[in-house]
Amino acid sequence: MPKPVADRGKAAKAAAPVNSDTHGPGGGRRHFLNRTLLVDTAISVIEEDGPEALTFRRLGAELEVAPTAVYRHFPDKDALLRALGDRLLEVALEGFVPGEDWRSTLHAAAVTARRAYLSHPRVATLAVARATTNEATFRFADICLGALRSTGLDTAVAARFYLALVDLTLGSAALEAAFAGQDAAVLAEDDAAWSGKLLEIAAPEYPNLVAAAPHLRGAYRDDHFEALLSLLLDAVSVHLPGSAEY
Amino acid sequence: MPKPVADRGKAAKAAAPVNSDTHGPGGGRRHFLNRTLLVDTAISVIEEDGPEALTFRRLGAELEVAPTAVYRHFPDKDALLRALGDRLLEVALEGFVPGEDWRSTLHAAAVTARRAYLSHPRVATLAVARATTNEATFRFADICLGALRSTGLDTAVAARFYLALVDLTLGSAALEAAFAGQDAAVLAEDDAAWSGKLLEIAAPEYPNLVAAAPHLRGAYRDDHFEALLSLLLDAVSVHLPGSAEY
DNA sequence: TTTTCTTTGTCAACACCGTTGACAACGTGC
DNA sequence: GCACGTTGTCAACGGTGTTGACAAAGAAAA
Repeated sequence: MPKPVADRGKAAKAAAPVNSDTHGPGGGRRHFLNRTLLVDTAISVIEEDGPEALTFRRLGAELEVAPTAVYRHFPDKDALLRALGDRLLEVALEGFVPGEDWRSTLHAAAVTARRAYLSHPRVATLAVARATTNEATFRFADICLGALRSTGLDTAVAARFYLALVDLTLGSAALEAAFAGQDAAVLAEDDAAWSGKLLEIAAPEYPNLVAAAPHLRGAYRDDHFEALLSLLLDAVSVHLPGSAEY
Repeated sequence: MPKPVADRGKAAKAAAPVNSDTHGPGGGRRHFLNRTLLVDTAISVIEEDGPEALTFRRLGAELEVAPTAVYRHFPDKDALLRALGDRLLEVALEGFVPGEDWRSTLHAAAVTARRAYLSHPRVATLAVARATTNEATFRFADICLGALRSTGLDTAVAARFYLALVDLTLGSAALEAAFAGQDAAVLAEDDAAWSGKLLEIAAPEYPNLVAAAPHLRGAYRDDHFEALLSLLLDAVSVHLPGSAEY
């Protein structure tokens, strides 16, 4: 389970000013905070109480630290948010090893990235909205491009397929995360609205929707992501130097 | 050009209290605001100055109205945001007519939806993060599902393909919108970072990335969306009742 | 050791945000 | 004429990101 760290000072007493006595005399008050600790704490806050709960004051309370201490490690909140997205990919790629052939490598990379985002849907929703220029993204790109080029594929074509793969993977993950990241109450209400009988009454002018409604709600999203991914990988096969062009 | 309306009171004097004299004696002060006017103004604000510029105070100033007047039409800001996303699809589908066969209909629907989101990238970035249960979504779904079912395809299979189509279209649009919605300054900086020579120095451990970098930046995203879409539509063809299964 | 400097956390304050509740003006129906 | 609901106004509240001056802990230099 990905449950990040962030254990120190879990139950902070609201925003009570830090009593200098409570922090051990020889204790490591100095150099206590760092980027990863802040990021992991932020992630756990979002996952617990939603994106709107992530504030500097909350973050400070969680770590028993003055809210503004965060500014020593991130210039502003946007930078913190971007770091969250980066971290998601980072932990996902931590134990990643390429497969034996290009196809299994690409498949594993896509599935890994997808899982990374879906494991923290509410963080992902925030993160996808910002472009990333970070180490993890570079590594991910290099792995995928390497697999594609190892087939003898022209670099330009490989680049095109890589972009398609990213679109497919991150795009569908973003959509699904947005959906999964909602409050349970909203989710249940939504489910009721789409569940057939109700829809039939509410929107009789959409017969096809009404007919297909039951199939839309119970669908296993993972399955049809796999299907789309296979489609793309098949398309790569066809373009391989060895095979007929079309 | 999609430039929405919102012309009344363009140059608002900061947040100066509304002088009751400035509003024509017989003028239509009452019943002046309405949902669509607010939504269109909100969209133009976001497109001009970014999502963070959309505040009730700004919205009020733009329309020469007290900020809290908005609350007479939307219960809270989240509702306003959701309305923005709905409106995007709504205007896109306004003039939409299905094509002659199922394939051209699906193609047109996907391209139309994509264009709708990309025409207002910064709004789309906000909107995709909220689930939509609105009229426009229903209509879009019904059109696509109708086209799929008209081929004789089983309803369950049609539903699967529809979900795949949505994933592909909205997902890639969301990603691209997130990218396009950034400040020009950030965009230029990003471009520099990925432009090959710089990358080569910064990240020598990623040879495949360095080799492919030039092809990644200049890529026409529309083109490879079309390619992905064709892939999906081809897959639909294969599953048609008339053709051999595999 | 003493002195100086940089780093890192603290604190009070700022402007702005979404939101609320009481109030006023208008148009409608009795 | 008069009550009434609708719609816009205004002042105020608590919470937010952010700033700048300050203090303490170590590192570096004397």
